[in-house]
Amino acid sequence: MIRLYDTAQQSLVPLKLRDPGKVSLYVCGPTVYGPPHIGHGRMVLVFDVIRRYLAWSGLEVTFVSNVTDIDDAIIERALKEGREPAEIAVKCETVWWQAMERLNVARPDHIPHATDYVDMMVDLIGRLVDGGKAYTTSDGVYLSVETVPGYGLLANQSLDQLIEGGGDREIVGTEKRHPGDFALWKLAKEGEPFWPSPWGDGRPGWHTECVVMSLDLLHEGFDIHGGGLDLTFPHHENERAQAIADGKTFVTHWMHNGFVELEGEKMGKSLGNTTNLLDLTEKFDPRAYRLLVLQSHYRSPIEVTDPTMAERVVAIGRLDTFARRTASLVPGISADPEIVDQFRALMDDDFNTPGATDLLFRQVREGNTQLDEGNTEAAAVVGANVREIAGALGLELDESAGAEAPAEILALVEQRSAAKQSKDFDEADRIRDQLGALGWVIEDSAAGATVRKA
RNA sequence: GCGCAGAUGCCCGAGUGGUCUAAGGGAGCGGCCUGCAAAGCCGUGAUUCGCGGGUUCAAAUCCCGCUCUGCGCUCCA
Repeated sequence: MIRLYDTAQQSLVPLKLRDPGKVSLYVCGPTVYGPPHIGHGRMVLVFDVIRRYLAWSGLEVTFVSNVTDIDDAIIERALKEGREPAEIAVKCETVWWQAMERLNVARPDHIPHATDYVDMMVDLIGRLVDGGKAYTTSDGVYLSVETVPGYGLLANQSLDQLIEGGGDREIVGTEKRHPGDFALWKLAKEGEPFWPSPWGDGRPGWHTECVVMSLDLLHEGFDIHGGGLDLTFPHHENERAQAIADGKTFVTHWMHNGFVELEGEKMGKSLGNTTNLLDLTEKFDPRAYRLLVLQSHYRSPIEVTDPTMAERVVAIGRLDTFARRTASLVPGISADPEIVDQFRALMDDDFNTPGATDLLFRQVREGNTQLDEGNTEAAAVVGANVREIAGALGLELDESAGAEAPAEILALVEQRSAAKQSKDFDEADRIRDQLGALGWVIEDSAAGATVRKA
């Protein structure tokens, strides 16, 4: 039985599925107005791991994650740069998927785009207006939060408390009936992109798309709705409010991942280039970021700094080395069911990935010991364990033993072996240094010398 | 101000009532292996878990207060 922390219930609860054996998961994707940052990276890695694990554990997963391709931020940038909003959205989305590929984040089963759902959003808003849950002003249509029972559930605060706080906040839209009311439809200003609606040409507000898209693709009462911690309020609260106002059963569980911190501070978009996900994956092995994310619990804050990343690069190397050592010991051998069960127990407990990586590394040590002692069969089983766990977590291990080294490198390895043979160690060391300068590391073993890239 | 998290060794981070004389990774140091390395293995490292009280036979783990940090309080993953 899988347990997870449900933000709405503020406690660990058993995962309750609408349809036995199937799990429907919706995660709020990016608004495509700029390059993805490491915070996005953590979010997608967290839910990629959850999705992979649910599938690994035998559930039929339907994973939906949207792209918000119309939004104030996109329009703002378009106006500033004199470009079309759609052009920016398309370009940014391309970059987004590049980053996802580098991180080995699997594509969602469905990737709905907000602009493809405007008609359905207009329908929803129409129903809300007709039902007296929403009203029009001179600049758009607003949802009346006072008509929604339990508004503030995710924020864990009453409407009054929500309004009292945030002292320096500017309350926009003076025509609003309640300061907490939020825009469902925004009438277009000069030069802004628009779609037709009964209330005038305009565009949908931020939260409406996710309600419409998740319910369209996953239907009422789907299982899990996820996203970054900061989306809890207002975004998710407002999605929920619309679904409730529309008389829909929305979602069973809410999950939110914790934030990325840079040396104890909130990640800011101007804090330097490693906050850009593409830069980070350029500078470090992208798998190191996945490992870093895995090694802390998804709800905890994580420190993403050069040193913490560099540490994971080394740790990934350790996994690769082990994968190489066990690559072809006993083909087709199965993992130890007991270890697999241990992994399952850890992950079933609110996706305890730190515990799982703990198990993974202890297995690596065990396997290395078996190898050193020449217990091939035992080592092969451990190798299978490691592959099983790493695979379930989306960690790809590099098993290539350097066979793809160019001929000139292999020739140098031969020369060195010959030099060693004739006890010409000065020459052997000279060649080793030469290889090192070329970016190759030589490793001796009973079976002979091999090279790998540094 | 209100709400939610968090504070663990040199660093990153698990652990949420007894198996904790506190995992795993990284760094350091010592050793084995090696011609020397690399890789791997072994050993070493918090008598202690932000501070102060309390509950309990038993607390890093529960309760109260305090300090500090992060997040949210209307469009930020």
